[in-house]
Amino acid sequence: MKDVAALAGVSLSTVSRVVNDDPAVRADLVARVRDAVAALGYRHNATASALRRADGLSASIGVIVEDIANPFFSAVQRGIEDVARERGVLTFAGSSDERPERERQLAEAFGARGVDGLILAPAATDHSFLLRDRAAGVAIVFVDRPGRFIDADAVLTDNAGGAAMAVSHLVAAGHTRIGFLGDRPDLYTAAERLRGFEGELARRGLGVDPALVRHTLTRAADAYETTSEMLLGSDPPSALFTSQNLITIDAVRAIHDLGLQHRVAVVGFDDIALADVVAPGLTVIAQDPTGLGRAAAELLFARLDGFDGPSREVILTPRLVARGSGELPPPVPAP
Amino acid sequence: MKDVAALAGVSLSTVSRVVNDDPAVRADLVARVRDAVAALGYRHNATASALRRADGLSASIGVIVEDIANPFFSAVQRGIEDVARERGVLTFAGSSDERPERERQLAEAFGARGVDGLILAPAATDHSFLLRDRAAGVAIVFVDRPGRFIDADAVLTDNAGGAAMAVSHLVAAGHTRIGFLGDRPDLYTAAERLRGFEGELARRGLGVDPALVRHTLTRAADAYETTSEMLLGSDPPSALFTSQNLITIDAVRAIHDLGLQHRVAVVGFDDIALADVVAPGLTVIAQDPTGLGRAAAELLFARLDGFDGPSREVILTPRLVARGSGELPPPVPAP
DNA sequence: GAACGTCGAGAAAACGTTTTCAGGAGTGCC
DNA sequence: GGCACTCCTGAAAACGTTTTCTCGACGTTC
Repeated sequence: MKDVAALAGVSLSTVSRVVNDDPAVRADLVARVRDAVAALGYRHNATASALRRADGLSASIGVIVEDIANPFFSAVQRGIEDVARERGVLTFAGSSDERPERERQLAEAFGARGVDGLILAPAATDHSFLLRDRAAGVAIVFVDRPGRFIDADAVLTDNAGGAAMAVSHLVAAGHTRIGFLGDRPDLYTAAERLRGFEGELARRGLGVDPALVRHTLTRAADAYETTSEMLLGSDPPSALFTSQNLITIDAVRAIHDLGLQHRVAVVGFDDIALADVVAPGLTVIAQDPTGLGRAAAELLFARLDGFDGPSREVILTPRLVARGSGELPPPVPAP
Repeated sequence: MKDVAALAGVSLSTVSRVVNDDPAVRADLVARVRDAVAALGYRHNATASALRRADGLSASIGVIVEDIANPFFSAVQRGIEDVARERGVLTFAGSSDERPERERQLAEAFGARGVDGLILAPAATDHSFLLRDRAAGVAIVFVDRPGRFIDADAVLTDNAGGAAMAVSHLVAAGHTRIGFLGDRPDLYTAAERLRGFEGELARRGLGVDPALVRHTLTRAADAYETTSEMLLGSDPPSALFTSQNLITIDAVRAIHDLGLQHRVAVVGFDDIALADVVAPGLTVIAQDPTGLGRAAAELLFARLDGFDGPSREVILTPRLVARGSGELPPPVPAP
């Protein structure tokens, strides 16, 4: 920048003003500076700039999800990126693998990099440690799950409602014994989906058979076996509600391997590639992950733009996509 | 930091040394500083630190892929993140949407943020503009596709080899008329896969019927129609090689909608969720996207660690996963 | 024609660190 | 006891910007 100033024959201040499009600089000087910039191949140093500038904004935000490789979260990330891009804001991405200490480390590292905001799909833990970041001016928004012990903006899917839809749909097809295949029960989304599942069964006057409610501890690794086990057990369910994308994939795989795909009804939470090509087509409760990301980013930028009201919560309603597997009738009872 | 120094009764220098784990500071002072840090809730400012420090490293890298929401690229990103994490390095993520100007903008923005390295799955364009970044000390590695007009480290899958495997597999099952459904032909991977496809057909003494080679311009949007069209045309192929994950998904959907899934053989490039559940199971040439990401990150960090040799290229061999769709025989010719 | 604005540009301080340099307090050796 | 070391600490410069403040030049108004 010094070199640019020298070459253009102006002061550092003027170069800075030109670089920041300050209108209060004479046109001929602007041109001279621009030429010098081009001639020297000067690049603006955003970190030095952020260090000094009045608002201290770095034009970057951090995103922490469970696993960026999970298509659900990568779609969320994409939604965030799209909104951020419009504002020239860059996004850091990190995977917490559902480990609180890792999540905290990431938040810390992002904070040290001076991010303006943080969007996180929080692991199951106390998030009050984020209060310090917020005090430092970092905007915080939760996505997919609310934070705990901290009051902040959040964008969620109506998980319980979605699960209720699934149950309601299966009951309408005649099922009364519906199995639940859930994620780690300490996860907010998993708990909510279970709540919706049980609530809707109760509302319909159907009890919940504890033997038909299973949780996988390591997700895909367990889902296959748990499914097989449940279906091969005595008094198996006639329908299954699988409450997460990776679980659904493995459950469906197990069902097919057992040759039961036309006899056991399935509704999964989250949409999946090829869901309409399997036979029967997979009925799902589809979320809008990109929409979740977009909405979260919008809440975040509203804060950065100065909105200072109470925490806001955006709830997105999932929709049921009927493709066949959820419409299978229960077997006719033996006379 | 000033406050910490004051509270601990030491100088700024000492605080800095403690924060950076400089061993040359007396134990009792370390303790005093640590206490002060805790008491004041001091957070290290990484940007100011990067600005001043001798090596100028920001402990962050940028990743630019076509679309982070594509499971293939999100797996690449995850591989990169895993390696970067071990070194305390954070990753920026950006989607270029295959638009050169957008890719360039992202690279520019990352550069301005002072990233130490850049990993990109390059769009089809001249990448010599990255030379400036490299001159500024930014390590550059290409992944999935090589850069053009710039000599740099790259990690690639053997695309032509994979395509040849697919052809060879289909020919072994008896097919002679094999259709090719390709991505935008200006994409490196698409071109390589076509080259492998044509090369292997030639090697086997089979000609390439131009009518059976199609390229989708906007990928998924076109793939469905192009597939239907080809299969319903006169003299249709008995087998299909679909050369990318999103294309495969839509092609398979079209085949199923036409009820031809047991009559037209298919081999797709890239593995897909549920590929083993569709009937027949989808035979694919599977890449290792996470491995691509890991390898790219390793090349990058080797550079940052001072490796200064000539450009290196890592080629990963894909593997064929036979699941049924690629093993269907051609129809018996009418007598 | 003097007083007063307004406009635009430069000098210099500041942002929060790291690093160089210098020096003071110990220690060991002759 | 003096000298040369080593070890640790602090003062101050530096990193590349932005921003405040000051000031000169130029119009405008009575």
